[in-house]
Amino acid sequence: MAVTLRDVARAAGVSAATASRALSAPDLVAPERRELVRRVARELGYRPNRAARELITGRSGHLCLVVPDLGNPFFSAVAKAVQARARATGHAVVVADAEEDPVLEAELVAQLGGQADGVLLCSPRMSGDDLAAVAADGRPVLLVNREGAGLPSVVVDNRDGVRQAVRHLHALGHRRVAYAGGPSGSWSDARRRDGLAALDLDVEVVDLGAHAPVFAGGVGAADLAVASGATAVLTHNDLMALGMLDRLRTRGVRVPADLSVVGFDDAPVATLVTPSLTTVAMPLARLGRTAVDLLLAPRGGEVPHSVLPVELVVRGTTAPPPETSEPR
Amino acid sequence: MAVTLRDVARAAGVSAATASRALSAPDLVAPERRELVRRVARELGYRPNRAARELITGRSGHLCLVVPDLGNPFFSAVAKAVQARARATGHAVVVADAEEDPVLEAELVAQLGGQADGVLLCSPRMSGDDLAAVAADGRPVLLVNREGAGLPSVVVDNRDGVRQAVRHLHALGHRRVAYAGGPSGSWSDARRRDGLAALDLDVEVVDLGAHAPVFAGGVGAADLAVASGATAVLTHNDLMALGMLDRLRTRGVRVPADLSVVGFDDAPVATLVTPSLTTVAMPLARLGRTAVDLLLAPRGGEVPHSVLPVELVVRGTTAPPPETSEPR
DNA sequence: GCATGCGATGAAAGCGATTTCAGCACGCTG
DNA sequence: CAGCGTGCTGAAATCGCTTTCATCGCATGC
Repeated sequence: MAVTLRDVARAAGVSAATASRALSAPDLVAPERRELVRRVARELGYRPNRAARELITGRSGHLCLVVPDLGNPFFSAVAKAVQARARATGHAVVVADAEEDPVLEAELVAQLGGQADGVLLCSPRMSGDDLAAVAADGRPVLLVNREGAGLPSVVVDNRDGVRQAVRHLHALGHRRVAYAGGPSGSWSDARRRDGLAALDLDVEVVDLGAHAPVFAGGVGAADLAVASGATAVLTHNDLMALGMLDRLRTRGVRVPADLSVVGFDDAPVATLVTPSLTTVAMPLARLGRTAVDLLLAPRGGEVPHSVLPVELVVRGTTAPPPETSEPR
Repeated sequence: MAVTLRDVARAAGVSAATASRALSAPDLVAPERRELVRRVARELGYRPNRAARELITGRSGHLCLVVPDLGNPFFSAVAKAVQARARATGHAVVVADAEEDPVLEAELVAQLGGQADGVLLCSPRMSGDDLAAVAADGRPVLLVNREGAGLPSVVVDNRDGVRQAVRHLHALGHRRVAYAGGPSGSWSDARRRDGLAALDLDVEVVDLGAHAPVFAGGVGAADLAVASGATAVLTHNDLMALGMLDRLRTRGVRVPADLSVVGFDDAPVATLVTPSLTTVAMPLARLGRTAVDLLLAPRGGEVPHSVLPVELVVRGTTAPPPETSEPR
């Protein structure tokens, strides 16, 4: 039913070998014949059978992308970019949703990754040991938004994000800033705490502890923030910031007049709320693109690694602290 | 390097044929031998080579999902569900983002769909003719969130969504309701207009025309809504509703006191804004699951088709109209 | 006792591409 | 003119698996 290479070869009056070469190794065929074959192939609507090609070359033309939750805009944005870049390089993308489950994650990598030309592991929940096991398979793996197990990776500059946010707040006059952190196991949360610890500004940092990286987590952290006496709060992500804004409004705390709030991620929703959210923007599309490029790049012995810059986007939730600021 | 069926067969002391049967057609092999082979396969960590299997069976174990924009929460939610259901049936999902481009969409289907066991086309932008062309290829295709070209499809009950929304508003006392529509080519927008036309309630409907289905579109429609004299507005989707809320706030129109607003989709953001959005919820996960089931179901001659129920979620943006309502 | 049938097995033929290998024709060099 | 490299080409092997097809016991029925 489908047009095969033999059909093309026959129609062009050449052998299958020549037809194959004409299409995928043009220099090996006499120009005249080559064009003939290509024309015939086009006319017949020939499409090479990926399975047959994979069987012999070992390359499937597929990349496997594993994310913890496709419903999360963070990951769908990365997935979109990965998909676009992969297509540009002639690859299709098999997407797998690990449902935030480290066990399922490992299984998916083993199952789907085995037949792919490479695996992109997005913010893996897996332990370092499991990551190492994946790597031991020899198949190219690249971690997105996490470092570990000596594997190639692409991350964003979390430390610098924190620094930019706090510098902004410091410039506004804030001297006491609270941090509402994400889940304690989170790799990026750890990097942000590193950033807070390494500040060389005249700013006191209050740790509000670990919270679920969702709306409700921000609600809970809001009361802690108010009690902390800080004039500004940094949250682990935008969802938490939104929850915090909601709770603060309920409690009659005005944002940004009484308290400034800075989120992380620049989720689409950041511009949809009022006041719009000041937040640290992640280059998600670039993250996806770079991931594909690094995964596909010929390995020159060393382990590829890339740190992407982040950018503070100042919007409506940050302002100078109230005049009657608490004495320190 | 990888463990092949031959390796398993040799280790188990049987022929490759028997090993193959033991794993994929168990009844054809003597119980004792069958278990032996399966144990050996497990111990060796055997994973069948998908390409080899596809080459002979013609089934790749892949489904292809084409969406207009993965970054849109609507589609990423469907994608998530599709992926989960597909995995349950032993399929991997190749996701393609058509970037809202009908031409690219058709190309992706031709390219990726050709080697897949089936294609899920989500809210296709393609013309009916192009859809028919896709279908003519003989490959199983299923439309999600659109009907057309005599192809199998899964849709949500847009008409009923509109009916539920308007009935809710009518019950609150509204008698003049505006509709801010989406892009004029949109299939679902057409169905909603059908719903509006078929109402049997004592409610006057004002058409605010077509708008881009994004935040900005809602902003533009807001002024029209105010001018229309309607006491409630229905928007094509939640993003538009959000834009409308923003603009209304700017203009000093209170929601829901002065004007009620109802969105469509129940996007995650609907609960993150204040007041939270009354909206018509789509069963997105179910849409994805049903799509996979219908695509994979054995065709019994007739064309599978399924209409899923929607549900109005009443939140904070709807209330009775102001007492000093405009006279009709 | 012999034909029959049945269940279980293995040998072998592909599936559709790529890729080695050998062969052929040709032109050049010494 | 012998010898050799060069440029193209086709025959054939191969990738890992499934699936006929034939075979072989062995029990059953007449």
